[in-house]
Amino acid sequence: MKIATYNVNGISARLTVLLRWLQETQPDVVCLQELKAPQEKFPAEALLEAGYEAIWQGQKSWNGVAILSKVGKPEEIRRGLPGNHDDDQSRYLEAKVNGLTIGCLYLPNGNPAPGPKFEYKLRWMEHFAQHAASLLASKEPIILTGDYNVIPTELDAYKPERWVEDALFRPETRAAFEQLLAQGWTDAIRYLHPKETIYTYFDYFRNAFGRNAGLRIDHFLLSPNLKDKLKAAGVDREARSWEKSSDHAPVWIELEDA
DNA sequence: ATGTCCGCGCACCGCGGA
Repeated sequence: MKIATYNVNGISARLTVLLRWLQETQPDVVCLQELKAPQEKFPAEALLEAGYEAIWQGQKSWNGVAILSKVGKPEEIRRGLPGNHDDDQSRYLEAKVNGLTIGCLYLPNGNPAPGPKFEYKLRWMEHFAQHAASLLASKEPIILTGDYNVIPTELDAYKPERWVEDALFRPETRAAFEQLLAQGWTDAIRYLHPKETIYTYFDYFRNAFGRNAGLRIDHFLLSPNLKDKLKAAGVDREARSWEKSSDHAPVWIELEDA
């Protein structure tokens, strides 16, 4: 079973690229982030024609997450994090797909830092960590994937010294991510590729993709019972090179069938 | 500081967000 995550940076502007990528790579399950579309503008029909049933949590202009599947419609478990009721941003969607619990997240960017946006990011990470802990306690097979907006280590940025003040790499952010991993989650990409330079995001400026000036900020966190089922993991860099591409590349893992 | 792309609206450019 192949599961992918893709920050599309606007699903309306990205539809052609998204459909091409689905057609060429055929993932079973896909988590999307940054739909930048209200609930009623989600292209459910075009995706259905491509073979994918979907659930989504839209929002006008910003954010927005979706879970697509061609192995049975995702059974929604929740939208939004528990205990985060005053959060009106569409950033978390969770569903059961093919026996797996899939959490699709778009963690706040947090810039400029310090400031209220950074505080919001750290609060969101606290709520997320609490929820992640309760999911682990269930002993179910769980995947938490999406755009974490976290550069975990120096290996994950092309010039880490340029990012030390940035909300994606500040000590508080990294510490929060480390604490999350310490609960028992496995960072799938790093587990299979411990020393490799792997980037999932390249900004649109200064030919960042052409210079391989990227960041690794889209992650797969696996519950302990899935760790030994992980067969492969990678980044579809090709899709980042296409005309009208997102600033993120799709990231994927392959799990041994349960 | 720069750069680029997306969606929005006091809309055909300028702005916030990333």
